[in-house]
Amino acid sequence: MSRANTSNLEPAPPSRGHKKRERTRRGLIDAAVRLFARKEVGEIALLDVAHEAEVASGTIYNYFRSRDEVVEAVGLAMADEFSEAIAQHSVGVDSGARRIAIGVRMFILRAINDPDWASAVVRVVHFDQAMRSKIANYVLTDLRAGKDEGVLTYEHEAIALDLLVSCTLGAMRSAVEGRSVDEHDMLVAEMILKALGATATRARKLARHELPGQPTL
Amino acid sequence: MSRANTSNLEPAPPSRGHKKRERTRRGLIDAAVRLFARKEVGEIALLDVAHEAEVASGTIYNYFRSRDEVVEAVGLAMADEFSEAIAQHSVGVDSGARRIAIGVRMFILRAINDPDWASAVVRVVHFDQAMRSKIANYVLTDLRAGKDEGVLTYEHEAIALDLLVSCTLGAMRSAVEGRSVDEHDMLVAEMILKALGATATRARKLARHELPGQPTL
Amino acid sequence: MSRANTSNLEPAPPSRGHKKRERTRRGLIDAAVRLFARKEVGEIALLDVAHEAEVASGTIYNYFRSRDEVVEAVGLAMADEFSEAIAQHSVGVDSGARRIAIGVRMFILRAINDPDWASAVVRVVHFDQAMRSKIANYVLTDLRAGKDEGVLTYEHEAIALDLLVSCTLGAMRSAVEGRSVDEHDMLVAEMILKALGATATRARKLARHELPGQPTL
Amino acid sequence: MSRANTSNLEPAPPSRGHKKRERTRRGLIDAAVRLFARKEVGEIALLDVAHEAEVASGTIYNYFRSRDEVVEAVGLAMADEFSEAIAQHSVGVDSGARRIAIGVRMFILRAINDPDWASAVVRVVHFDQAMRSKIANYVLTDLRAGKDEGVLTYEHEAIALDLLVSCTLGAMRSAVEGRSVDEHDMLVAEMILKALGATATRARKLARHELPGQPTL
DNA sequence: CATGAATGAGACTTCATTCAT
DNA sequence: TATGAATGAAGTCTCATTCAT
Repeated sequence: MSRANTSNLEPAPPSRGHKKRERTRRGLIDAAVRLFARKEVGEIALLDVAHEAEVASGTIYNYFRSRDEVVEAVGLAMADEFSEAIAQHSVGVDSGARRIAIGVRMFILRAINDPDWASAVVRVVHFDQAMRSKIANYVLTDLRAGKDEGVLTYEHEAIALDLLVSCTLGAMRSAVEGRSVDEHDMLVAEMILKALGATATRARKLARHELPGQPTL
Repeated sequence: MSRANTSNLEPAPPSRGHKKRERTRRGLIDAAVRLFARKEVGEIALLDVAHEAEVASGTIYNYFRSRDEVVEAVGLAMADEFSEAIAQHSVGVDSGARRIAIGVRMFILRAINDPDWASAVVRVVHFDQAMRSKIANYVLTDLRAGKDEGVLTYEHEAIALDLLVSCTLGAMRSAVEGRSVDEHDMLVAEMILKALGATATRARKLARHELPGQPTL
Repeated sequence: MSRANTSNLEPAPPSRGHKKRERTRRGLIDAAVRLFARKEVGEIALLDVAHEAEVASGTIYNYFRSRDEVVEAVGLAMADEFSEAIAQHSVGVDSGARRIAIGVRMFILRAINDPDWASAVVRVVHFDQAMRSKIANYVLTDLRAGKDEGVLTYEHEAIALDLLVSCTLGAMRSAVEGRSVDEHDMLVAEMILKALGATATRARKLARHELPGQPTL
Repeated sequence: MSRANTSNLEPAPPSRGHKKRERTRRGLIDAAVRLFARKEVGEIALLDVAHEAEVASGTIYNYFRSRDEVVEAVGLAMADEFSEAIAQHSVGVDSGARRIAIGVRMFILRAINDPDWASAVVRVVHFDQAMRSKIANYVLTDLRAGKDEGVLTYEHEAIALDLLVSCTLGAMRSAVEGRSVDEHDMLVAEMILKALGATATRARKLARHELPGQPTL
């Protein structure tokens, strides 16, 4: 909490050479993410990734053993970013239902502001089962909290989770396809909350509550 | 026979030779659909399609000009099947909200009973924007009817549509991944109806109403 | 016996298409053998094989699943040729010792006359353990016969076999490297027979006995 | 130090820094030899050599100009070791025939005790013509001595040499492949001596004569 | 029309070699 | 000198597409 950003991998000594190495690796993954915004996972050639990252084709193999490992790393990176983003939302908000509302809205807002990112997310989530369950894990806590608070009254946890994630992703896809509407984030959040058993009034109120500080993410 | 007939759809008169031609074409598409159940669209080799359809690889090019045309044809075929399936549900049901409940439930039930089909649907819908709007069209009518009946009270049509489709597909994906639960169809339908603005009581009732006759689809 | 050349693989119906297929396959293997004469097994690129066989690179994969399978097929083909060659020698010769003498001499003579072939043989035998034992099998019979006849008196069969094969191959390598001498075949055969326990006189006589008819092989 | 010293062998005065240099170079060659025990020459990657020698890949190029130079150096190193080994055998033995018997046996025994070494030898000898003639040189003296002594009576020197080397290597390969038998060394030596013209009795006696002191090599 | 052999572009991957640190 | 990241040529393999039969 005092010192932020301790990367969650590599407990190796952060010697000098490691910095460049990490930068290149990051560059590769970022390049891949940018490409995922435009093409299906399976259609991306590593040569394109290399080109996008401005390295030679062989360089990729200094960091990943195979194409699959690249894809996996991209999934992991996005999932990590996800967790951080979600964690950010929760800071200082103690209601599960509200955290859900905030999360849904912020993901949709970000999708509207950064359709490339959203496109990549939609594709990776479709492609990568591991990422789906990773997301589920993060959401689960809030869902349960919302129920404990008596705001949400869904019957089956797994289904509620599915619905929450599916709808948010669906809205993100809408954004990607340029079909976002005014107050899209609030409207979707409200509907989801109602689906999860919140009363109409409460759903509306939760969905329209002011968002916390920085529109980071 | 007299005039070289290169119609790109099938408005041709069903002369004698055309029967077999159509059968082979259909066989190819069905084979492709079966493969979509297991692999991502981009990962399917035409050679596999040919093998699955029990024809030689070259034969495909007597029916399609290119790989893309095959994929497109598969999308069209599935969309057509969809239309029919959805139309079937509506037969003899005059409430929009009920038609929605029935539609959601039957798609989920079918996904549970036929995960291969569901898998193909999920993939094609993800892949093919045209299919998404085609589905939307079919649902739209019911959605409006539901609103006119006063049962549904959603604010924004496009978003409601998105949610309805996203959630149903999400549930189908659950089925594909073996995560379906008891009464999955009813539970999801109920939540969707609530999201669309139905009262909790009504949503529950609609979702648990007996399904019409043959579980064809 | 009445009808010669029944290929030992593919009991498939010898339809028309199969002929061409078999011809291409043969062409590929022959091309590979020609290259083995010049380069080490591991240094041969399939592209070179394709070029030598005058087909496109991809064609190879219509016949072999991988590079290793190509190499294996070459080994098998050479081993088959070997067996036939050795069998030819034995025709009409009823003494094991004499058959050995004939075999050794003919292999050396062929090596002298066709150094490319010999070079390929030396390399493949070095590379391919399977081929070594295959050769051993063919020789074993003659060795035993020679012992039963009382001409050979070696103590340990496996070692005798080893020596026989090693020396013949060594002489073939000499031929490849242009170090063959006058009466090379007889001299080597004589020494081998002595090593195997034949008396000096008998070894000499056996080694210098006239060779049977056609210098085929 | 004053004059840039780029001698390509090692005639340089053993100044201080040169000790370590030579050690590293030696380490690289030894590493390569160890790898030759397991893989064909052409299949060894310099990266593996570097790893085996526990240096970075780039370091190799401080000692060798190219991959080929590494391979060549390995050949030279093994040949040198050979020379020494063979020389050791001859110490204090004044009969050529006996020196041959001893040499053959010790090489086979070492192959049995150190199959990795034998494997490397077999491969390098197969690969490197220079090594073959180097070996030949060492053996030649003994062969001639054996003839002068009246024990060996071969007709053609080069062929005798070939046979001697081929058979010994063949036996070493047997050892590598785990096919060595009891008294392998004696049996092979005996057969070789007979091939070279020794009488059966003498061959046996020579082959079974006690070996000199240290089984170094 | 059906077949399947042939094609060749393009993807993945390895590895000898260079070079900045 | 040692290091190891970066490079890019070259090799293996796949697959959409063509075409003679």
